[in-house]
Amino acid sequence: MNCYEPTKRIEPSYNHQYYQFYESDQRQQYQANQDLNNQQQQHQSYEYTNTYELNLNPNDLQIDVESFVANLPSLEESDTHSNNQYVYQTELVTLTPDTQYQFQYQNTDSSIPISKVEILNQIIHTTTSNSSNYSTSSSYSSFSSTSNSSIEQYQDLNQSPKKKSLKTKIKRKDDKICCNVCGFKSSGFHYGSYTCEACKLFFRRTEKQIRKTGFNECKTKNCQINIETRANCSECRYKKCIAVGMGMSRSRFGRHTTQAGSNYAPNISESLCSLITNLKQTCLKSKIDFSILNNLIVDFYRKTIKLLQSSNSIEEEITNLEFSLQVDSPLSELSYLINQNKPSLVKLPDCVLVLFCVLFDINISSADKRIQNTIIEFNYYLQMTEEKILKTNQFVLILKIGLFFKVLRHLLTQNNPSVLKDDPFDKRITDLMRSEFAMFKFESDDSSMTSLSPSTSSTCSSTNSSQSESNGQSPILASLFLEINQLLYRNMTFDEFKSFMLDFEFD
Amino acid sequence: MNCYEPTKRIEPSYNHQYYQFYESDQRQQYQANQDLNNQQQQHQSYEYTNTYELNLNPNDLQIDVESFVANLPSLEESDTHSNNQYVYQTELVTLTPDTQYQFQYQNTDSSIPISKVEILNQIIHTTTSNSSNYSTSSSYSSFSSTSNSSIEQYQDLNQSPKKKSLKTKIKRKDDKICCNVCGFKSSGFHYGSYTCEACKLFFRRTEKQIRKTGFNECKTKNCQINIETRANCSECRYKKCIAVGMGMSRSRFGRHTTQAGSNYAPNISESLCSLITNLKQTCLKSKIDFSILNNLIVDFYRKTIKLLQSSNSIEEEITNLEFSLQVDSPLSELSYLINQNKPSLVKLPDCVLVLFCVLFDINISSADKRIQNTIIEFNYYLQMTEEKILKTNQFVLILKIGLFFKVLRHLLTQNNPSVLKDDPFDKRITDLMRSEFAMFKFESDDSSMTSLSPSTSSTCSSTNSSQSESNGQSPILASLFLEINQLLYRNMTFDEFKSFMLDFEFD
DNA sequence: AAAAAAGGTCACTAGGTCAA
DNA sequence: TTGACCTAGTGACCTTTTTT
Ligand SMILES: [Zn+2]
Ligand SMILES: [Zn+2]
Ligand SMILES: [Zn+2]
Ligand SMILES: [Zn+2]
Repeated sequence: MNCYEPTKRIEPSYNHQYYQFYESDQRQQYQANQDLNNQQQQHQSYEYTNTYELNLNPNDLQIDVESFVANLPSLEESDTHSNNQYVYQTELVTLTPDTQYQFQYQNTDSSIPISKVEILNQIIHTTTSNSSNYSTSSSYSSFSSTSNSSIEQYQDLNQSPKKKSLKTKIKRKDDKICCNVCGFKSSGFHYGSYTCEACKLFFRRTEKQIRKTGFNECKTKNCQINIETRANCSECRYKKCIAVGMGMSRSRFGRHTTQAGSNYAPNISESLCSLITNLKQTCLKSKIDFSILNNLIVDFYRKTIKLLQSSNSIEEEITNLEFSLQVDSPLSELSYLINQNKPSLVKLPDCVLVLFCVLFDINISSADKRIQNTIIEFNYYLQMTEEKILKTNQFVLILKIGLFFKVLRHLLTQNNPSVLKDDPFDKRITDLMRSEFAMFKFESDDSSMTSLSPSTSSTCSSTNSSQSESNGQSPILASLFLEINQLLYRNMTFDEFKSFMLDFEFD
Repeated sequence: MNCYEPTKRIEPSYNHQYYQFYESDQRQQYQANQDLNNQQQQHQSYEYTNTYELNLNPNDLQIDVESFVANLPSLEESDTHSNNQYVYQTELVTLTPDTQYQFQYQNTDSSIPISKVEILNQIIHTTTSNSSNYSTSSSYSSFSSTSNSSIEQYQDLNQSPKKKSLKTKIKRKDDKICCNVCGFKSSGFHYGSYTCEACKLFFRRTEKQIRKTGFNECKTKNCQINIETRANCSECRYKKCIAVGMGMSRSRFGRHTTQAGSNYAPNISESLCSLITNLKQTCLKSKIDFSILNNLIVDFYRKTIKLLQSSNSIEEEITNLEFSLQVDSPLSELSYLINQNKPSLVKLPDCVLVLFCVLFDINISSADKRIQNTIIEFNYYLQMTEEKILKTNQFVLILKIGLFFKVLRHLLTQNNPSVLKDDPFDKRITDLMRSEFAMFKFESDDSSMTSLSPSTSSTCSSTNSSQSESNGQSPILASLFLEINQLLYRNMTFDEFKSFMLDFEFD
């Protein structure tokens, strides 16, 4: 029994869509839930969306989730006792680490728009395009109690990738991607995010109109945006559009049959989702409450925003933001040099933005109101600023975000390093970082990111041996990473690291 | 045709204006019927509407009703005698099994607003938009006695979906939808129901005003709301607005050319009507008077309302509301776990609400005054409450409502199980329940809902063999149902069950 | 050529206005 | 206060453009 199954808790909503003839006036249900959380509101929107699709196969999503789960490492934890299994399976949603936060949202009027559903959308999309012949899944009629066996069935079906175009059409018909803004059925990828037709057109109109008129002021600035309330407040709807990554210049054209062929940002939601899941899982294995890290992460990213908005010089920022690295460390030197020569502007990597959003949506307790404002603030800044580019100091900060994750991972697992054995988290973090900072040519793959600290433990050694492409890298960043590594990857306990992070005065 | 009321309507001779081609003393009859029931007043409103539309084809409504009736299961009852057939054509609304209760309304001063007319409005709207070329229905001038043939004709016409825009305009021209509140010509779908301009604005104003002032008290609480009296009592008018499903968040935007593309509630009135019809029909076949169940159902739902309004803890509610299940049964345990971890709010399923409404509107004898108040109370609660979300105990109750229906069905048919052969009621209830509680993965279709109690009788085994799609389901709910099943589906007679239900102290 | 997204169209409604 | 009428949005469906 895989513990990641909770992720499919989103999907209860999907199943509603197949029962259009037997469901009744769903609007009343809508109006009954004013302060619905995002998760639940997605739940509702699915009912709306799919009620008129008769030939939907409810197994589709399940299989998607199954494949998603199959990609995750299996847990040896004993959550599925024979007598506990009963409760566990019904309470998949609440008992697993990933979904327990969703319920915490429910008492808040959270306006965070990027939700688990968005990630699932990505995952569904990816999985669907990868293997599109599962829609006729009559072989799944008998649902095996153990998810492993069903995974095997699924992978068996994957072995025959023929009749792809036909099935793709079918897949398009009963598409389960929902709008990231309002939760209604998505009609495709519009202006940088999966949205419905209504939100697509709304964004286009508002983008044109906003140039001259601006918003009609919203008082609360915190409106819930779902299919029912989307027409009420245009400001909050627009801000949510921004928050989910929409932008007039973020369009994607042409056909995108494969993930590799896409000319747009790569679909990294899956890896990000499992990345976060793995982090939590590691916390569980290490007997560390993940919620302890909440304030830490939130503060970290809030300072990121302040840095993004600040107009100080590089030196000031470096002085303020180095993790107590000495000022003439390679990192500051690098930044100084880059800054002196040219502007050295770096575009904000999409995946960093997504990472940011996903983090705040999934990991942080919704009771913390700051998160909601933070993510909107962050996205909004990036969209509204004139030069939507990161300066060097900002880039350095992004760099440190990745490092932060690695350090976090390291510290969490240093008590029992065995959990890192073949753990995909480190590999994924590394790949992510490498893709983000590929413009900096590393000396070699192994010397820079992956085997960061040869002097310390060997936890990261076995992670990314599969990736073999090599891009020439400058030795300066390699030694830079080495130095940061030696500083941060030292044998700090978690409390040490925590105080190390908190004691530092960012502002 | 202008949907707006002519400004000259102010003068007292309003009705004369439309009835001038008909009996001139209809207005006196109108005034003589102060306590006219809703059905008749809607009935009249049709006459209102059509009188000043000279180019109306009277067959339009008949065809709509025909298709609606034809979708209902045929009754072997002798409601359509040959000499009655004439009346049948003109009184389609009232003579069908669904509408036979509407006559019972006529002697009461019922203020229940959700009526057949509303459902018919939906159907008319749907049918009109789906196939917009029947308005020139010269082929329907000869009204076929068998409804099936006319349906075939109707569906034949559907095969040619061209000239859509032209026909749509024509449809718009002679629009027959009337206001669900006052009965005047509707100007569109406003705030969740087809209303006229006056009632639309009244609802908006009252919704704003009610926040600070509240109602101006009505003494009788039972005012008739029609085009003449709608301005008299604001409280009763507002309550009728609520009852017909209006709400500030139930707006529908955009164009709605086809039902398939609409983002609004699908037209499921038909299936619901037939569902209820089937229930009654089963009662007839089982030689059981359906009116026996009235008090049972009413009490059951009245307790639902009380539960919705209560703010007790989960444990209290569970203790109070389990159908004498032991406290540590899987159901209560489930609820307890859900409640302990997080708020775990569950939305009220729409179909349950609508099922509730339709039940009370159609099935229950109108002589029972409680029903009218109950449905208004229910709708009103859902509109007025601050947190319009269901908690876990409420969700559990909804679950049990579905079980209640199944149990009801079971008990009704256990005397002669042959009536369940290919009966659509069980299938529909099952699908309804499955769609509602799809987040709980059942082990398989057959083990969970349909063949609930393998240990008991085999009445439900043959119901949904036609449905072959399978969704993976968790064994917990299957066994949960099994347990409830074993408790409720034991060999109880109907009287036993009745006393079992009534003896239990809900409050 | 096919697929996917941008852009256009027009039916449709919420909210405002003003006369009565 | 009521209600006919108007206008600014809104969105489902369609066409055009851009990509593979
Ligand atoms: Zn949307
Ligand atoms: Zn707002
Ligand atoms: Zn009206
Ligand atoms: Zn009154």
